[in-house]
Amino acid sequence: MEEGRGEAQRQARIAKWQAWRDRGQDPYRQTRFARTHMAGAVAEDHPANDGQSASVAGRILAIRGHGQAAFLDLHDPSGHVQLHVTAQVPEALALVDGLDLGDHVGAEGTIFKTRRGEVSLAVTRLVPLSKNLRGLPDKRHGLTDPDLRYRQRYVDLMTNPESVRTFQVRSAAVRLMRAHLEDEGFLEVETPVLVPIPGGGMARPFRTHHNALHRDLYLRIATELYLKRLIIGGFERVYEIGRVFRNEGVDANHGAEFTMLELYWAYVGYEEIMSLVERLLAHLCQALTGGLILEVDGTSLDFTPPYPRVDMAGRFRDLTGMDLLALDSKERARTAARDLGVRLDPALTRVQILDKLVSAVIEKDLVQPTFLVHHPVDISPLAKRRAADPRTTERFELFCRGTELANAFSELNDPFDQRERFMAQGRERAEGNDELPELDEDFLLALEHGMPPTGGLGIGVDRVAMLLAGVTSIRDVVLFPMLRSGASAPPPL
RNA sequence: GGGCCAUUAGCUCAGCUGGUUAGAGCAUCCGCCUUUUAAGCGGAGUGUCGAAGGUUCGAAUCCUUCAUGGCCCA
Repeated sequence: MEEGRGEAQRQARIAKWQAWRDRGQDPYRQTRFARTHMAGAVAEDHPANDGQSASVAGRILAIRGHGQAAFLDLHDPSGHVQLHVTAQVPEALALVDGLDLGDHVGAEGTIFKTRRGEVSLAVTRLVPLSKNLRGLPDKRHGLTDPDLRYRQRYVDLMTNPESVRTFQVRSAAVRLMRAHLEDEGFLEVETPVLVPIPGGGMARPFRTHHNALHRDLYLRIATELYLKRLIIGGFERVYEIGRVFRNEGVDANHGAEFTMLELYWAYVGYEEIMSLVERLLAHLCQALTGGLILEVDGTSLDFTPPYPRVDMAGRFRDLTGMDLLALDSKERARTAARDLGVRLDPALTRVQILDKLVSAVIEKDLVQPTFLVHHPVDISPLAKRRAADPRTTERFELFCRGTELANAFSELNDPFDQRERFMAQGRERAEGNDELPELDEDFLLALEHGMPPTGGLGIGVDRVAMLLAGVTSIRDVVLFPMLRSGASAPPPL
């Protein structure tokens, strides 16, 4: 017999299960339990239901033995109800002997109120429905070790109501996004996850291989180029909520896979998309919190539209006295970075340096929801140029708490300019930026069939969920976040 | 990638500058208790002190490397 790892406790519980089984009460042979009430409903309907019978099913999270009686707390998704088992039902009381925290039971009984005022069920029949051989975390503190919470999320969920609530909020947010976009006439579509060229963004992709086709494929880093093909095909308003994959480091704001909402809307530009983002976020806040102010980590974030617009080059000039658009060589960009005290990896290309500068100088201080607009064309290969200054684009990113929530632009539909931009990316790749995709001839072929003027948008669903749930790590809104090495609790035997 | 911190019982944690037998609460095990609810009372410690090396008469404690996680920086 193994020692440690709670093995003594496990063996004791196995023995209790065997005792149940020997008496013909094997929980694992039960296939169903007919319940008439959710646990939370029993007390809600009191006193109208006093004296009536009820059947409930759920997990036992507390046992208070009392000699020839016992009180059990039975939890289900609606809440909990107290069970009172007495010697008047000896079969049930006998079962309580073998009952442990974390077991599932079904119970039938009569609704009554105890001396201390808790609406409870006087049990007339008790049926074990499963055994917890591993025990539960501390009943006061729950599971707090972050590592264990992620690796054994089921334990986190069964003992930490806050965690349950977070995932309910996330689910509701996604549902509300769908409903809102539906209301605005958008069609939900699905595009390929396995793609020959991972375009639509700047990120290193995951690579995989299709055996039958003898061909390398990538996991998508964005849905952009396929959704635009649908606009070309005649769908005027499309969106996709889907997982995208980026082969880079993980921290509190980044996961290797995350959920992105992308949408494309024909015959509108980035201004209309900006309004749509304001409508969508305000709707989510209102529906989920009843207001437009979100409290995250002690900061009040005001999502009342309109959100301020900040011109990227203008703000850069205000903060540094430098002209962002004049940094037209790697040397100039590098010099600017040195003057601003921004440390750089020497291998970075000019485009990557510009990105770092903007991030360090402007983005980190955008706490309240703010649209950063008019990005330089060099860092916006898929966005349309502004008539007022062709070095900049009709683009915006929404920032909040210093991180990007959304990215949108008037989509480039000029196949000649698009080809030029892809060629520029090719030169950039040659300089060592391995976050750029290869030239996508197939997409250019589609563009040459004519794409109407179109506004496009990408929103990080995980980050929106973080704000709405009031949490500060992306791992808190991902049920099973990626962790380093796999093993959780190696089972003995 | 760099820095700092953490890792001790199933869970939450204490264990000061190295000292002999590693502790507490909850959980678990044994006994008592028929309206309790952080139920209570009496008894039992269930452990590879994250891993591997090293220093030392002696290491949970000091050193090195590694693993996992957290926070900050890049």
